[in-house]
Amino acid sequence: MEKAVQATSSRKSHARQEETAVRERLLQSAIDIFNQRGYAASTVREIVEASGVTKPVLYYYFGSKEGIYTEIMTQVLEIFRHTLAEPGSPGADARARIQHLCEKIYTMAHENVKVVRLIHAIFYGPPQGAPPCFRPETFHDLFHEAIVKLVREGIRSGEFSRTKEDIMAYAIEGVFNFTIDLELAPPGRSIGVEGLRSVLEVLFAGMTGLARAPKKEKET
Amino acid sequence: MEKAVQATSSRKSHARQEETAVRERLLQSAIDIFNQRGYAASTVREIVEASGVTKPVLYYYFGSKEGIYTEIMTQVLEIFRHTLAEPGSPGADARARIQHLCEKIYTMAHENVKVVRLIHAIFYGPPQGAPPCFRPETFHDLFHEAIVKLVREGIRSGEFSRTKEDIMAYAIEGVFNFTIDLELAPPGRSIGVEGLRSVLEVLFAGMTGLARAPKKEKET
DNA sequence: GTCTATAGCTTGATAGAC
DNA sequence: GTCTATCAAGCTATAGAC
Repeated sequence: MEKAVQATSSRKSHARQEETAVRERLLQSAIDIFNQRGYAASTVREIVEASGVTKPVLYYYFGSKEGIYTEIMTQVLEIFRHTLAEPGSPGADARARIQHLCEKIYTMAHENVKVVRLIHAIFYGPPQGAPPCFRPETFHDLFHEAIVKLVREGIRSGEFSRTKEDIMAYAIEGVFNFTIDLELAPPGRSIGVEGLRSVLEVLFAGMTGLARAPKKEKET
Repeated sequence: MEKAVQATSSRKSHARQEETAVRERLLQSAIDIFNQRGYAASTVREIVEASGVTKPVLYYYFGSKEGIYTEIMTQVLEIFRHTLAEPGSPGADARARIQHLCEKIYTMAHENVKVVRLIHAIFYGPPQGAPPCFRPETFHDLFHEAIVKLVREGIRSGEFSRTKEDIMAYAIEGVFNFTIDLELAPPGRSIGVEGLRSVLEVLFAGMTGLARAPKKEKET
């Protein structure tokens, strides 16, 4: 692209825009490579080549391989926090609110599979020499908190049975986590949002105090 | 230890025994290191130092870094297959048999956390440049098959509702997988066999056609 | 800001003595 | 079989020109 053309066109000049464009391209390439090879096996060389720039550019923007990795994780943790914090239709019953939260997070994960795989690998897998600075457990524990809170509300309102709230939370988290896991697994295994919804329904039918059969009007 | 003492003592001589001892030590160290660092970040140097031998010894026995890795995976897949193949109390109801199978595999996983972490990392995570030769999906798919088969039996016998069998299988797998996941996660999160049992009970209460509460008395 | 070129290591793997 | 010594290849990171 031309460099010195219309020096006063936009607010902060052309240069500033290209600068962040390069930064963004580097981040995206890094996500791709880390996703394909894992942190340890990824090389700076691969990342910069995929971005169409050279090594010093990466070091200029992020300081190190660790630096660009940490930047990715920090950004996505921010998004995750924000999504969790959104209010989830305070009128509805606990059941619906749990469904809604799970589907919301699922969608977010589905749209960012690459980063999710990275987080998953760091949380459950060996540290690979990746910088643990940003505490990957945050994702898991924040979600756990949110679910427990909703389950507790469901118990208080009499919607769920008085069985240990932990157990019910674990069941929900389990079903949810597995849906995400299938997204990360070798292709052809994903069950999608519909699958997640169905499985949660089956689970709820056992959690409600009445233990009623699935709502479908299908009498024997 | 003494080397030439009682040259004709055991069947195959002292040398043969030490040979396999070294091999075994190398395998164990490799599991440890792979577990700590992941495949890509683990170095041959670390492995041999942990075994108290030198590099050529490893190359003598396993040919390469890939070689020792493949050996580990092959061995554990054999154990897994064998465990799955064991007959699971054919008299009991599907519910009890599922419980039993899950607890059996859980125990096996619990006793081999290090290898489980490796498999998990390869299956859900980035390939890290690890040899995909042994097809890690095997573990996942074999377990899936086993569960679906049991669920199907439960439906046939009228024990489970006629809801899509896939959905119920997914729920079980989800709960089970999550229990394993928690075993791999940073410490202090495991829920143990008792946790697994409780969560499965909650799940079943929603799967049984009658939607009855967990029964304590065992029928034979 | 972005390049070329290279320093300085570490890695997986091997040769050859014993 | 196991050692010491060493290899070529690959890596991260930087210096210095522009």
